[in-house]
Amino acid sequence: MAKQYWLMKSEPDVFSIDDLRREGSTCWEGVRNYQARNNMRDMKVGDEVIYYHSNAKPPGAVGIARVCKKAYPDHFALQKGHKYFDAKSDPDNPRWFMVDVEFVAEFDECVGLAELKSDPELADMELIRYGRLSVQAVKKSEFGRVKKMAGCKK
DNA sequence: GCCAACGTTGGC
DNA sequence: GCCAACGTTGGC
Repeated sequence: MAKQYWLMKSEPDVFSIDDLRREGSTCWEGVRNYQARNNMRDMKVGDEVIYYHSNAKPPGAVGIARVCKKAYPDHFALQKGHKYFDAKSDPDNPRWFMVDVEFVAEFDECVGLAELKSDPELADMELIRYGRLSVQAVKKSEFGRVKKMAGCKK
């Protein structure tokens, strides 16, 4: 199956693209939205991801990551007292999943949400039409467009 | 801090 | 199954 493209949001105060660069890779824990979870379960190793900073100044696309481990249960949901604990997640039938992503590139300049919104080629992008989902599918053409806007050669 | 646009929960 | 109340996301 062909490579797929995604967009994942993170608040830079929590885990920024710089954190990802420094650590190399990370597990994407804490997703507690079914649609976002379903998207993560559809990811394959090698899929590419637009790294997006939400609640940032300005919000926007800041780099590229790559899926390096396919979906597996988010064990934080089972740890009582943990911030991502969910009493309704059954250890025998985990409700929440996460993937691992690795650093690929950081854009020289953030492509801000305002810029993304004003680009006619991205008018259909899920981010523009419905902004709140933290893990979204992105079309190949949209992925390429965002990279081009960022001046990213990778 | 505000608030729009959702999603979730739970009573009925 | 409906819907009110509540919680969350995230731009501004």
